[in-house]
Amino acid sequence: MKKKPPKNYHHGDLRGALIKAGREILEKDGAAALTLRACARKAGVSHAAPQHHFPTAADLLAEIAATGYEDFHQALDDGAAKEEAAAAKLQAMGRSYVTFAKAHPAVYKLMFGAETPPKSEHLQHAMSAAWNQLTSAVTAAYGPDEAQLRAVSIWSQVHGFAMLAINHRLPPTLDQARALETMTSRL
Amino acid sequence: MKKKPPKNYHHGDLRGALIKAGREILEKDGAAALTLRACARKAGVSHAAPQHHFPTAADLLAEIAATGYEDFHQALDDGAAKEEAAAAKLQAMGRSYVTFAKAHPAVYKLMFGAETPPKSEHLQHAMSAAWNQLTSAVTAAYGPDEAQLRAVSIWSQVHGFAMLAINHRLPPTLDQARALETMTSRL
DNA sequence: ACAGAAATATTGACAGTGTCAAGATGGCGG
DNA sequence: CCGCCATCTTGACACTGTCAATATTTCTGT
Repeated sequence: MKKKPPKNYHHGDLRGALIKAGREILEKDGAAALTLRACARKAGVSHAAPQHHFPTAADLLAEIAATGYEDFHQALDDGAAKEEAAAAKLQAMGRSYVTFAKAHPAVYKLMFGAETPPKSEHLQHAMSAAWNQLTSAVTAAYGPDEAQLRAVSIWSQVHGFAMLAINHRLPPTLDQARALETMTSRL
Repeated sequence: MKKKPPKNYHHGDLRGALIKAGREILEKDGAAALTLRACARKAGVSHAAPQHHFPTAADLLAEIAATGYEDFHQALDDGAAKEEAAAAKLQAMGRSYVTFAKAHPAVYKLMFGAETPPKSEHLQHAMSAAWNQLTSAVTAAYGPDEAQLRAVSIWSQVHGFAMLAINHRLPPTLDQARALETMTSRL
């Protein structure tokens, strides 16, 4: 009725609607509210309808995480685009990284934390895309030698900081903005 | 029957037994199997018995996480004790940190990841103890100025690496041992 | 064009979960 | 010795994910 892009029968695009619904639930009410039946309700279908699009609940979670990676990738690109020099681009990516994680904590945790071993093709692709993005930035800033090691080191530090901040594991007395600034300035 | 240390009525020490059971379930079968009723079964009581010791399931999780912090603290101490110089102690702590996380991934994720905002007194204390442990090591190695910032930076890096490794978010081609070695050598 | 096949959705059921409300059971202090 | 209160059990409720059977819609071959 509305449109006929790929292949949709009864609902129109239930698969996409479920992912979108899940994403919204996750952003608004947190991971605890992200349930298969809640997604189905929000999409206006019965509780077993998702079965045909996602064999198990984890498959839907993986797909939601994949969309998170896409937004994440975009956020990092946008951050880097504001700078000219390669080193400055890398630092801007670090700032955007933490900003994204703090703005979308539930999505970020799902992307990196949950039981989402790369089952989904889509997820795996999105993950390696983000990884290549960082490695490219490191190579541009510091040259190709030991780029992987350097990228792992940087990612670990920024990821760790974001995780600790999100989960309230940083000391309350810490000035997080200043800490992030000094950390990124030494990337 | 067995012993009468603090205060126990029917069971003997149900509170402690539940924590212990939960810890064992977590280590053996993972976070998905860690359920209130499973702990009760393992402790040999009915499904609603935990209610009187832990108002909600999250409270039991918090207490299990707290025991994790204690073991964690001990592991870091043991690692540092093998070295003499302050800088070497700090690096050894980093290695022990990742070793612990890889050896007890479910417990580690519960400690740092889960929905465990410092509700429990016990948990909060265990967390700040671990934190002080690191800050002390940093101060011993590099002096007191900017110790907090330096400690945050180090913790972020090691924590991030451990998390990425545990959740299989590191590139498969990476030599994790070598990466950890180079990272710790530059702490 | 039209019947059969395939894809999609609904309904109902099952086992499992956390939590609550009542009752049973036991130890402790008066 | 008795009552009281902390502790446990039993039973129920509203959820959850998953499955099987059924219904409905779309697609496809002839």
